[in-house]
Amino acid sequence: MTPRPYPKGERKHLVDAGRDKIIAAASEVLNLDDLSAFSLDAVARRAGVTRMTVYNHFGSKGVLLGEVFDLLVERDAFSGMPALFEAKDLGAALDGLVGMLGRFYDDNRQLMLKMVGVAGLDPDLDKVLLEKNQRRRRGIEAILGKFGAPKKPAVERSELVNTLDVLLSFHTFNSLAGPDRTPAQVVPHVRRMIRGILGERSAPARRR
Amino acid sequence: MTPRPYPKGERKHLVDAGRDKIIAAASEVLNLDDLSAFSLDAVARRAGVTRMTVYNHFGSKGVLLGEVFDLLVERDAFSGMPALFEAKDLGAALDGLVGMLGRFYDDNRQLMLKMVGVAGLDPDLDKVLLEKNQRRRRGIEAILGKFGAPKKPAVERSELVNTLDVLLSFHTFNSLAGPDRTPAQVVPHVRRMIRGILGERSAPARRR
DNA sequence: CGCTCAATTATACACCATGTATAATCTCCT
DNA sequence: AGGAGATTATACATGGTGTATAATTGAGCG
Repeated sequence: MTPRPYPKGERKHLVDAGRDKIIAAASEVLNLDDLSAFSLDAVARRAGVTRMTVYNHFGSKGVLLGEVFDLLVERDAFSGMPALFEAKDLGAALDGLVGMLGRFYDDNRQLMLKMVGVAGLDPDLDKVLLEKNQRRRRGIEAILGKFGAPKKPAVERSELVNTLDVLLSFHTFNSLAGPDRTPAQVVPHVRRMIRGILGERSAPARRR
Repeated sequence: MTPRPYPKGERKHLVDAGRDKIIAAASEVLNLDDLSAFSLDAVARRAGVTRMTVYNHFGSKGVLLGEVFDLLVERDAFSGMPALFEAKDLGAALDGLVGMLGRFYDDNRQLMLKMVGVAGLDPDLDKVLLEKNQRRRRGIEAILGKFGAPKKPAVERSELVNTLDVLLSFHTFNSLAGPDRTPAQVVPHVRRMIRGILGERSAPARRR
């Protein structure tokens, strides 16, 4: 290794702050309604930084988007995960998960649409997204492990996980919502779908 | 109207043939594994035509993709629709629909991914896709109308349609399949999910 | 056959985005 | 103050979309 004058000094914090500012700016630009507004130039301008700085931190558009998604998923989408383990039963825990994700998809609908879009054209980002989507799967498995499988063991465990994973994906919320509703508004619908899958017939109690 | 020397002569057929050739070429390029291989230049070259000709027929990339999707949906995805009405009951008809769509998604997986991608960034194409996806919804409604709603009327009709629509979407097949399976291979899985929603407990008979 | 006119082509151009390269400048840290 | 890393300014190559325009081809008609 070459000698480093500022191995882990205070400077690193400033640099990291710049990094975060860029990621935040990227999130904001991605969440704009204007579909064609996303470019590294727009991101750099909003971050108060040169386009070159963006390239210095991340090496490409795909990597930047990957990091944005990474941060968002970990910090926003699944931040309420620990609380779900306090739920009284499996149904309640899954209801909580649906609500969490519904809110996240709602806050980031435009961003998610563009993320999926770019991933469809950029192999690098595509791999990152696939990886990050494992996060959701692991969450489902953890909940199922904690509260036990449903009474009806007709469906195999792994298939149940697959099913829940699809029902909890962004695409489910997005297409259920369509152009006129918001993802958050279809949360009750998704909850009913999941109850249907689990074999519980009707919702037990009122739940906001 | 200005006078037209070749109002509806034989020539029009040749022109339309050229149009079709371009659409076919676009489908082929879209179905290549190489994610970044799609450009109007590549389409034109594969069609044995100049890029200008593409712009003469369609006015933009978005419009071309819209027409590609239109043709594919009408000619390939739903061509087997009439046969479904000969099914012996609702479950069988929906099984048939699942099979039809599974095969279509399988044949056009790369294309669908890129289509969704571009639509996420191009507002024009996005509108076209939304419109074309109504085709699936109408198919579901027609089948439900012909065979009657399931015995269990616990869920409302429109919500049932929404649910089936999501389960039959490309995204469902694509994410259930993941990187290792094909959309066609998850057809049985989707059929079980739908039976679960309809309230029928287990598959009635063997079905290929 | 030869003319006409639509369609296609050839060519050039403007614009914008990604990504690379390089030298100059800034600024924190020692 | 000085050194080194981070940022900037600037230029450039590449590749895609979309527009404009003149030249060329070829089917259909008299």
